[in-house]
Amino acid sequence: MPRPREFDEDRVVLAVRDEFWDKGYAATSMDDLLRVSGLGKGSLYGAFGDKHRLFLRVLRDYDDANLRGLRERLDAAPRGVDVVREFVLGVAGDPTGAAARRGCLLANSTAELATSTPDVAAEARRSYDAITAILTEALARAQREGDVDPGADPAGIARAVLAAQLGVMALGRTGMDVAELDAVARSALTRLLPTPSR
Amino acid sequence: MPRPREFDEDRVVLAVRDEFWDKGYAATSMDDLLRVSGLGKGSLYGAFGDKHRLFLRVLRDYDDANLRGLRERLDAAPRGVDVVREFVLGVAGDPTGAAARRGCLLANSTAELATSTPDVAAEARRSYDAITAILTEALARAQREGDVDPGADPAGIARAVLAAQLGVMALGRTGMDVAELDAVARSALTRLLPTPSR
DNA sequence: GGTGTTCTGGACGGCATGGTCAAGAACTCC
DNA sequence: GGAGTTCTTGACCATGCCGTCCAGAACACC
Repeated sequence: MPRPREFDEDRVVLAVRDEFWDKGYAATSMDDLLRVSGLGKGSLYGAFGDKHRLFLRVLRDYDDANLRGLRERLDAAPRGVDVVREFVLGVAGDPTGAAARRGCLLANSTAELATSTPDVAAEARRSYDAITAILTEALARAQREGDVDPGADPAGIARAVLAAQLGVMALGRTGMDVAELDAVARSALTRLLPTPSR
Repeated sequence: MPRPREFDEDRVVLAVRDEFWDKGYAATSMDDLLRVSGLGKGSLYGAFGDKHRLFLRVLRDYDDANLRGLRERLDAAPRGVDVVREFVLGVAGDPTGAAARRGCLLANSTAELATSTPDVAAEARRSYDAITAILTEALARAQREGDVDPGADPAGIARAVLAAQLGVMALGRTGMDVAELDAVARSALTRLLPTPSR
């Protein structure tokens, strides 16, 4: 009996996400969000609550999608080590450098907001823990597949790989040349994932 | 002949820096800055220009101080490799975790502003290039001192070390337990700086 | 077609924002 | 002590901000 919604919730979340991603949380105004979403104030507030709650919703959806993607890539990958390598190399994957300059919404948000907004820090921990778990699984598989030194600790490598990826991402955000960024990623990977001598 | 200033410029820059550091650029209001600096509007604007110019001044001073510190540590260090290790381990150096949660002003600012503010991205490139140069020098020295594989490329390791440090810092900002953060840093270092087999 | 429910769009309010400006104060040099 | 210069204080402005609210619209069910 109620009047049905005229907008698709997921579409709105994506549009709003891009705005937050490009401008940062504090620099994004509600007017910006209304513009990119195409909604009126009543609709946006009614469906998502205030700016802070909307942002958290956007962030959670973003993280969940990323985690799902990583998991799917691992399940589909012929070799576990490929997923790990792609996880780091992907940062410099866009030859135009636009993706590298944009960085990761979660990483950007954590850097901007972690001090003042515990919710965001907690979300980041949750997400990074989950990524570490998947990477650990990938590395354990890589050991069985003979691509990683079987004597190493997969969880230890996983954390180092995650740190390396975050670091490459931070460098990418400075606008560093993509070729150079790719070199940084490869340099880190070469040392973090030494091929077992066979 | 002119009336002398009643404030110390460097003290103001430091006070303002802490405010930007804790709240981020956009979330810091001019009123905040007036409060922590103790200045009136006319004085602050007269001495530093608007918010954006003041911020850039703060960021440059911060970077310069960091670079000077790194350089001095290298000049004073008994072994080149110690500087490199400390560069990464220092992120988890404060046992309370407060420093790790706070992160680095430059890294935080780059994540928040790089897209919208080319000045900040350029400053970050300048700073990271300079850090890479010092780390490269430290690693070359470490090779001569027998602490790093002489066959490796110092510049390549330096970039990977910088990425690892930035990554550990990003994780520290999430509020990750300090002991765990320290473990990540050590895990990365162990693999990036293998002791030469002698 | 009437009724109850939710959705929509925008008007509105109150406040915080960044930045300007002017009037007077503090100092040095002559 | 007068003149010239810069510094200080805070009033002031225009705008932008977030969030509330309400009158009307759109639907499902009876």
